[in-house]
Amino acid sequence: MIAEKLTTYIQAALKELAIETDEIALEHPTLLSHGDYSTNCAMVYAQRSGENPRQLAEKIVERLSEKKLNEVSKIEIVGPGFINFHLSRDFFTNAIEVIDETGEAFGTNKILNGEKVVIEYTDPNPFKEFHIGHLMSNTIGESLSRIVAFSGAEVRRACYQGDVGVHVAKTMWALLKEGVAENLSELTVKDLARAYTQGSRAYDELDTKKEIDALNKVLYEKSDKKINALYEHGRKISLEYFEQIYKKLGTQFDFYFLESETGGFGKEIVEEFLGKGVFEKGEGGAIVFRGEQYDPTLHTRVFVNAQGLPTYEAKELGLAKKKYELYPYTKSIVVTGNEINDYFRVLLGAMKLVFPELAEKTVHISHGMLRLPTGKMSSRTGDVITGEGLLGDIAEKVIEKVNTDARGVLSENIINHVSVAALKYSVLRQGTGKDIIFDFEKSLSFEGDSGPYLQYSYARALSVIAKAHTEAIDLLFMSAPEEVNEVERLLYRFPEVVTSALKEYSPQYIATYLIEIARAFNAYYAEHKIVDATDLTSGYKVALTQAFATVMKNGLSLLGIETPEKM
RNA sequence: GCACCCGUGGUGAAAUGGAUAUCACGACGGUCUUCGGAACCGUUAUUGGGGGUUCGAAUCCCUCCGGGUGCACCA
Repeated sequence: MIAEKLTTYIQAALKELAIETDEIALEHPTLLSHGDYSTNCAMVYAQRSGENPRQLAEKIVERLSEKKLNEVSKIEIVGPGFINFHLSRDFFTNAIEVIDETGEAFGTNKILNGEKVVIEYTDPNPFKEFHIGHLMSNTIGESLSRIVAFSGAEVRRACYQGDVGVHVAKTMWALLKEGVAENLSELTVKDLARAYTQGSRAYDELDTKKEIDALNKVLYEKSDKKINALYEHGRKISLEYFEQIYKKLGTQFDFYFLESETGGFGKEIVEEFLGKGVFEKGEGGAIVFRGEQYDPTLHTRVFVNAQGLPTYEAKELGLAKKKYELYPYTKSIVVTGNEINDYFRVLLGAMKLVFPELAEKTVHISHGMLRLPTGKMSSRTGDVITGEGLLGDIAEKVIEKVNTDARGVLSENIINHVSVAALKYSVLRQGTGKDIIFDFEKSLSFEGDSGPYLQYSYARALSVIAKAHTEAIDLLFMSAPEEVNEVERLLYRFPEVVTSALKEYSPQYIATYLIEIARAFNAYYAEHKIVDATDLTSGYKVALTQAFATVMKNGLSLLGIETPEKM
């Protein structure tokens, strides 16, 4: 790789100047006009020797110039003592050729070869809405799954669905009150959501709260046949409904974990470690973990409540073990909203004592919340935007856009791909942990910094390539023009971008990068005629377009965004 | 109160301790007899306050101000 080559090149020059080198920082300057790579080594080493940094830089450049690299066309000293490298025509031509030859494997790496990674995300609850928070989790988890797989790991996607607990009892309570148990076939997921809101309100009243808690116990014990039938049916339609959404979003899970199947297991583990320096009895007979004894920023949390039911923490502990039994992972990633950050830290604290080898392998990635300009969503009050509703609204906007452009009818499939792209991009373009203030009009633009813009750029490139075909212009690497353009200067960096996205679990790096290359390509397109039989460099320009399309497709795929050929 | 996170143009974001802080939206003005106008070009305005570390700070440390989340039996 060019970066390593440049590093040894610089190290050799420093060695000649008798400078001890440990590490050399090589980076891309912020502005492309400053060159392709830059090093601050003159400034760093000048400081140690008390030399003037610019003078030292000059000495270094003198040495560098003595043994030129083919890949470097120009070296210059700028500002306080940066040494900037401009790469050569040969380097870029070669890079484009490599991209075209590597195709869909371009950008892959072997960093995680041999690793087995399980990623848990989305985690909606049956009997409740699939809301936009779940869309966020799904978007981020799916993208991380793909980035990890692209880096050579074996990946399993897992979804954990909370099919027991008070939330279920709330919904069931309202359903039973309405008497729907008589005609199950008419029950819809909308009824469930409405019932949940109703049940939540009722839970605020003391006497109805008692009823719901009692029902929860009945549900847990499965002691009433009629109630069981309603429960089974409600769970079934919920899960089927979720499955439709996963399909729309492009996720296919390998493992499903149901809370009803892991909760008891978690409780057993907690009881096993009770009184062994991990868990202890707290107020009212609950089993607690006193996190603050191990880390002052942790706090005490209940793992098994006074009624003997496992809480979230115990279930998650059981889940970690269950996952491992099913699939002996080397890394387990759990994607959740950041409101449970503190619980998770306590959970990991307990896990370190119970399953130290699993705790070490567990990574928690949390996303921010989608907030409405009007405030926080809550399915308790019924003030929610559902995933389905949002996707539907976006699709309407896409259709409207197509109609006003008089571009004819797009297939439902493409409309879905574009809608999902708009949504996913708006989630992935920013730091994973940050909240998104979700203003429908602003957040879902199809122009500029948007998913559809990326898809559009890709489709445009493909249509250029198709035209080159009909005019019998083949890819030709020999014919590159002297001048190097911005598209070339960005495309070869894709593998580096993937690597940093992986290391920091930040799909955002890829999103930002794709916008950059799309912008560069569109500007290039506006300025140059690519397919032109009278132009000798046309074959190269087509090759460049092909390379752009390849990187865009690979990059979008890592974001979980489809690349329609026409839109 | 304690813990964790955050504060960047009018708005939403970006920036492994580096150069003139980068984009998009908005607003205003331009480009098209062309391979896809969901495009391109130009103008516009910004690091919450105060200290410190550093050759160099949006980034690290301290402090103040402002916001979010969580703080025992919900997830």
